[in-house]
Amino acid sequence: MPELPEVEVLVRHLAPIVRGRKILDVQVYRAKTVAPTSPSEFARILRGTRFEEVSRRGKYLVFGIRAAQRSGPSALIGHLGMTGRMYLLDADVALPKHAAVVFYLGRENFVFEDTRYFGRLNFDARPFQRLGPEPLEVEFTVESLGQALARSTQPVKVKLLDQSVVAGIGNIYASEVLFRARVSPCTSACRLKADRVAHLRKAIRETLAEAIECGSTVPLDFSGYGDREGHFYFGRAPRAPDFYEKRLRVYDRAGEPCARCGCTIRRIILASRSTYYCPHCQRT
DNA sequence: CACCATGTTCCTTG
DNA sequence: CCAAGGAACATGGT
Repeated sequence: MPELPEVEVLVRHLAPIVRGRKILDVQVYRAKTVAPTSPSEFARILRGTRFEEVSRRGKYLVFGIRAAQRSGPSALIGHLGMTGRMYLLDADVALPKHAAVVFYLGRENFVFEDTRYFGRLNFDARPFQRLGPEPLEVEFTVESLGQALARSTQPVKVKLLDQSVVAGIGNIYASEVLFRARVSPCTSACRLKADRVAHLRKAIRETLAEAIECGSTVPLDFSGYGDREGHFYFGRAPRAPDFYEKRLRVYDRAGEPCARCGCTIRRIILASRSTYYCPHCQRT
């Protein structure tokens, strides 16, 4: 569940149901998930604390925690990797096969499930140092984006995936943003002129805001025990409402007609990641 | 068996 | 020091 819109929707979902809850016990099933803290230390630090506010930075989740008294970390930091999920589960329901960390809250468990174990849940805030601006905040200006892009000859799509340029865009929304901006994913970052950078910034903000809006207006099943229709980030589901179908315009649509011009959507590889675009609408 | 998958970090090379 | 490219991490779907 990895890009900024999905994380934002998850944060909004979790905040009201987790805030104020006391962690009675902690079980770490994957030591690597909580590294560099050891599982025993991780549990010792969190046992007896309460969750406070939940927020987000880029694709990272930030859980404020209030210890009983002693000093210690004030926040638990989570990253979903490629397949991470977080949700409350009734205590009498069996844990999923790939539960990485489970917090016992009483009648419910707070579960971090992660099939591929690329995700993290620890106290390590160092990754924040390398993050660029939040795309939906005022700090994300045409100037900051232009300066970041001007230093590279790489394809602009590759730079959108660089979290130090702007935080939160992943492989799906990189293609979606460029389609909206009508910019070719292959365009060298430093060759984009000021007006195109401004257009790109606008497309980034609109694409992400729209995705958050979409995820916020749909009943979601974060536990993943329902079918794919409950997970808006999968983009397309057979019997989903129309806006599910229309949400992703080019991602995973190779061979399909472009919604704007009818030209066939292409798939290419950039920096060893699949990239989708309309060769007619995105010529430069 | 082959290839693909929402991400980040580390290592090498220039 | 930096930029760029690729492997590694790990599991499952097709």
